[in-house]
Amino acid sequence: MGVVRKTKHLEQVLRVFRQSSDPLSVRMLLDALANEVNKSTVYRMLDKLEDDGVIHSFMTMEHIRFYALCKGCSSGQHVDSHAHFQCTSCKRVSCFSDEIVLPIPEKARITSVQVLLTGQCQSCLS
Amino acid sequence: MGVVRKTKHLEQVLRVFRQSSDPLSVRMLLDALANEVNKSTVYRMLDKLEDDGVIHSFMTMEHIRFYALCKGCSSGQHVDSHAHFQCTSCKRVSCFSDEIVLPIPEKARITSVQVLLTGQCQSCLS
DNA sequence: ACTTTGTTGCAACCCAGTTGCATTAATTTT
DNA sequence: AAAATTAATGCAACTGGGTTGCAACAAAGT
Repeated sequence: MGVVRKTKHLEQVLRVFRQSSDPLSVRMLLDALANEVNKSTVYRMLDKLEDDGVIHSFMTMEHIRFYALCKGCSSGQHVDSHAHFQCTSCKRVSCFSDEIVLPIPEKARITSVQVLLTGQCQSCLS
Repeated sequence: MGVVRKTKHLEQVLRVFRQSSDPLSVRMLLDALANEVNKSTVYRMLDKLEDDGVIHSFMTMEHIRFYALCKGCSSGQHVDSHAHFQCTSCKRVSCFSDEIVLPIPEKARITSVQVLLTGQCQSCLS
């Protein structure tokens, strides 16, 4: 159904995303909102925002879904296919800016592409 | 530490993998083993097999980890980076055979690459 | 056969995410 | 502007994938 009402909470959540350079988990969002918003509410908002192509999400290997603002996606088809990265040491999650171009197999109608790289980030290496 | 003993259960699990053309979840493994093996045991075996580079794993968008036999991986570094696919209709998970070559950013030491495509498979399309 | 030590089952637990329902609040209608 | 409509919210209980501590068991070495 998507987002249909401009609520105070929605504005707050979007502001948190805009102020963050990295993708966020629900835990991180709740913390940023100082637990003033119920977690069910947050999950439901995120679902709708993803339906609307405002944000996209992906799973890390640690079983946690992360969300980030989309650039150029629309409802139904997520075309914004950059890679995501998680550092195995500091656990931080980030987006790589470069667009990923993959040879998509003809065998299926692909509607989303997710690339997750894991390893050690620059600051954990040094 | 990795796998060090050849147990009956280990043989069974490996046989299930060899007989399956698709990646498997723990649920599917337990079903295939007719629940004769405890789920903790299965999780622990899978952890060790992954440590040893015998299998690799990845998360689907539905929050479930899938496991599949590796080809050419070794402990420590998973180089076997083909794409995985999940059909949004029938939920089936499969591997694409083509190797994925990605432009890996210099900014980090990447040790694993995961590509998850979602969409509709051929049989669900027709 | 005996000892050592990795493996297993069990039960309880953790935590991300979901759900039903009554309440609240954003929009629309009058 | 007040009333009516209906989406959004909070709460508490729940689901299910995955983990853990520990006692019992079994594979491998001597």
